[in-house]
Amino acid sequence: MMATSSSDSALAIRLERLTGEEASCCVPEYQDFAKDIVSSARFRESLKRVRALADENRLLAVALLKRRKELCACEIQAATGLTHATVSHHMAILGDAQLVRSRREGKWMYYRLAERTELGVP
Amino acid sequence: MMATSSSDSALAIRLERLTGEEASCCVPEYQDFAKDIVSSARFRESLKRVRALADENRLLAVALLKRRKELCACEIQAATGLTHATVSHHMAILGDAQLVRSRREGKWMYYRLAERTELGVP
DNA sequence: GATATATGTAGATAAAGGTCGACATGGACG
DNA sequence: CGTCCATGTCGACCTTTATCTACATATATC
Repeated sequence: MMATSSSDSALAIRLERLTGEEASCCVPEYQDFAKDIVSSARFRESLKRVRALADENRLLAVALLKRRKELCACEIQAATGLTHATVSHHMAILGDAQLVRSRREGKWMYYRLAERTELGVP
Repeated sequence: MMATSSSDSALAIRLERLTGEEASCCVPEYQDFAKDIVSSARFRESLKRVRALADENRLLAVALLKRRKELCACEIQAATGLTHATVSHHMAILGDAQLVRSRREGKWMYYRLAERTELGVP
């Protein structure tokens, strides 16, 4: 895309102020810096965890699990008012993000919070 | 919607186990419990903050601000490769979620992290 | 084994949100 | 005061995703 048309000069000024040197072509430096962060494992994991919680019903499910240590899928369905298909979908996303662990007991599926549920900016 | 067709009996069993009493109509209890949480200020604020970070470019911007204490809009534009319109849109979302504070200096707009950037499950 | 129940999966649909181009705003500087 | 530059705003487009229905799988029970 390279949408750098109108801010090249401002960037040059900013970079000169930071480094004290003349900035001829500064955009790649910022892009490389950003690429290192975005491609890091820490960043990808944080993004996955944050996105898993960035839904009202999923955040509700986790909030419920914080109060009751374990909940069955049908309880989450009752609390959210969603269909079982949607609940299953949401819990899979939470599980994939390592925020929730699941346990099967006969016909029922029980969910509980993972040991680590902290979120953070990478 | 009320998608409770296939799990009413399972819910009744679960609720009986929890309370020891017979559960006749158990869904409303879970719904009321959930409604209290969802409508709380803590929940709404947490959801807003988490959703603000649930985008690759916004999380990148915050990650950059964590390393450099202050960044100008054009620097974030260079780092993300987005247009200035999109950057402005993203920074407004982060600001609305109280994750980023902005400061104007002449033509330039500077952003820095807010004092509180912790995320949590409400 | 057949049936009933609880959950997972797949496809379709619709709403939400990220992105951009175009225009507006606001400050700096001649 | 007019021009330039950095940023904000608006409307449209398009990808993503939340949700549902329908079907499949798994487990318990008769």
